[in-house]
Amino acid sequence: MTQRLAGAPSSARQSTVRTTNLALVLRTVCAATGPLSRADIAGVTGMTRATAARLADELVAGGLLDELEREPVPRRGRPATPLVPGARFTALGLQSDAGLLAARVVDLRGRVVAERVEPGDLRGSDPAETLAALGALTAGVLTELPSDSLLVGAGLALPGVVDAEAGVLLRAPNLGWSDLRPAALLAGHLPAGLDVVLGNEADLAARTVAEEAPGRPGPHRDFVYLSGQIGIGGAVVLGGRVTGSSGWAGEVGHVCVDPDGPACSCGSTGCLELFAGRHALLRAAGLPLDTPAGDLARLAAAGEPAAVAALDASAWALGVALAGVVNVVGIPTVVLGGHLAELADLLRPTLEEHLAARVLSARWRRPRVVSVPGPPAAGASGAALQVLEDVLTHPARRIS
Amino acid sequence: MTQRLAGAPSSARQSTVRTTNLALVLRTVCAATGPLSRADIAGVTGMTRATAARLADELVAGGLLDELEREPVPRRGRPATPLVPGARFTALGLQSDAGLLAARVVDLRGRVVAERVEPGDLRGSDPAETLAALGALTAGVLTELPSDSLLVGAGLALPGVVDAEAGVLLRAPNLGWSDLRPAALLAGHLPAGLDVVLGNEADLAARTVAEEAPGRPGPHRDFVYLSGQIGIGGAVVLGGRVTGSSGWAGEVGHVCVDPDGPACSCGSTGCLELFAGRHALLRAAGLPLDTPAGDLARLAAAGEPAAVAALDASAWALGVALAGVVNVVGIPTVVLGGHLAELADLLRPTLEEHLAARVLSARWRRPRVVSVPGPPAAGASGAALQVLEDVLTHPARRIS
DNA sequence: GCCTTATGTTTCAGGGCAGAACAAAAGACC
DNA sequence: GGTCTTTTGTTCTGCCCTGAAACATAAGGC
Repeated sequence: MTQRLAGAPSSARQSTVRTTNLALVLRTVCAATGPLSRADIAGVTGMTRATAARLADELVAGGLLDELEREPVPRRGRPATPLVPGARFTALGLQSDAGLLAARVVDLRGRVVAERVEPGDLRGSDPAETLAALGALTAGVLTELPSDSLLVGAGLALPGVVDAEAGVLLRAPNLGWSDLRPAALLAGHLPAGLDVVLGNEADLAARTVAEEAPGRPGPHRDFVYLSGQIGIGGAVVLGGRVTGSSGWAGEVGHVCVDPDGPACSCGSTGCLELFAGRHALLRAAGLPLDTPAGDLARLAAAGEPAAVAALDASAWALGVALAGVVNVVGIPTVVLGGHLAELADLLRPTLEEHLAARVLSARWRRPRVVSVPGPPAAGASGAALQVLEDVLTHPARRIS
Repeated sequence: MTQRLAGAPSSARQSTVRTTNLALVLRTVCAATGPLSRADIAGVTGMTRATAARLADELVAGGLLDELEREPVPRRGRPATPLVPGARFTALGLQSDAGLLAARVVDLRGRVVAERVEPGDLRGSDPAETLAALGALTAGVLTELPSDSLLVGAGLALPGVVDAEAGVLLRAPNLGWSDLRPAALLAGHLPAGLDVVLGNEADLAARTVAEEAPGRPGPHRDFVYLSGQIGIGGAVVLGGRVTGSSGWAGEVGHVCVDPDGPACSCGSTGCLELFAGRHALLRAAGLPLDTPAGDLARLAAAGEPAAVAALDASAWALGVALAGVVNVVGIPTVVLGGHLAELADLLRPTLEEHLAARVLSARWRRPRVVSVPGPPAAGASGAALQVLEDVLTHPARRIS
């Protein structure tokens, strides 16, 4: 007797076709930079106009797509009805970082509906207290939502190792938190029934680069992302998707750059973070630890020797660590985020030089270092995008 | 006017359902460790017996499944007809390594139908000459095939950076080859119309660990694979699939272990290969470069100081490099292949200790080092598996 | 005012699966 | 040995969803 396995892929039936095509229509509209007509959808997906129109009608009825007013176009033929992603569907993105708390609501069109970001030094803070403050922030944000908004879920970006499936934050070195369940601590402060999924801050920030709005690809599809906060997190994005064992991956900050180097709080030696983390950089430059990255950039650009030396040391360390990553995953594009984005122009020449020397395939695909402006608290946006992903993948579930 | 994009996902139709379910039935039979009846397939996939039987009939008619003789079972009810993957469908796996040439034909059941492996020192050899020899080897293997065999394609495993899409070997340091099109050099020696796809040797060897037969998952689904040849290649396997930019990835051998270390031929310094590559190991142990790995293992096990020191140094270097990889991809299982597999028992204690110290999430998911026996020239088997993958994914194309 | 053009809608046929009934092939039990 | 039970495999009918084509709609061009 053979048992049906839990995770086994199940067979396709007629309804699967409808489900798949509903998702395809929705994703097509979301991926477009402007409104699409029913006929456009048919053209892009290869469906007949009849099919595309019927599916679009269902999505409109369910609020997953919105019909805009017809705009007069100087063209023959019946004017098209523009379709855009439904504005009612929204998700809450939260971030609790060493330097800030953020709550942001994003809709299916990728617009920020409401947000609050509160800077503050949260290193060594009490998790219950901090998450209560985040809950209060959230409560404020939620009052700003239009009454017809449909909040589909919430995501929380955390700077550390996360077991996303179990909902446990295992270790966030720079917050000083470990082994706790943030959803439980937030629960009392959020609307009942609102699920909170966890994610690594760098993973989620990388998502905002790969996806500039829900379902809409960003400028880069394959890249190594580096999130410079107090620590350094990272993510590998392949084909627009963050890869790696979700929540456990991306600890680029603890890649060893110099095995004979100084001891790191993680237990290893010579970690990248000790050379290119924000505090390490500022300490090497002889600046106060709360100096903004922009100030360091200006000093280095002006030729201040300690600042220049600090940036050189960090570019060297980034070169060693990133060359290893690029050699292993084979993706020559590096995207810098966080404080490293602000230093990107100064780091790039030295960093690209180190990468060219250490990456085996550099002669054929030269490693490039780019920076993406990104919103403050990108992790919060990424968390919202992650939650909305479920709507894009399973629109049929949202239709009565 | 919106254009239909080339790579855009197309819409599902009725025939998609059939195509999908055909693939599901075939994959279900391939994934099973023993024969399945039509009723078993229905049970596993969730289809009705009627549907499962009809699809299975089509696959049997197309030769993708074989019906075995009914075996008497001591059980009530009508006896089942056992179904197994079709033996007619085969693929050719080739490997040209610094130490051997191999040609192997594998069928859909995962059995080796015919093979020839020829050791030899091919460092610095002439590509045309060597590939001609591989062609001759292949011709011999192909004569051993049953006359009803259907060879669906060929794959070639190469120890270096490969552009699989373009069919170009960019650089194979240990062969001394670069910038050539192996398929063109092989073409005259293979049956006309047989396509040859390229792949990185470590990627393909890793596939044999992830997939013990076409479509049948191996013992590990998520792991970092290390292929110890003269150089060291690697692959990251996630959910049973080799990830990374195909052919460009997996150069673990050139991850920097000591930036102040010796210069590597790749242009970098302190690469892992300089500590744990086969030649580096033997040189450090004071042994001839053609000493088998097993001899080194015996010497070290017997306590010979130079051998012990060489293994310690390589375990240290592997620890530094692999800790970086594990920190980035978040997969705590390391599988050793090639000469490293033979040394695995000696390397494991030290290596696991280094990993535990340097991997951030080690406290929650302790890194494990395992070895898998694997066939000689695993790359050839992996290449064949890769080619057969297409049959599993698109069985409908093989049915008239 | 009529033709052209493009969008959106209606109608009908066909492919493929689910469900149920049926046929087949064996063991269990008296 | 005959009948019941059990399991496998097959046949038949209805339903769902898409494709194709005809039709309706709403504009501009001449």
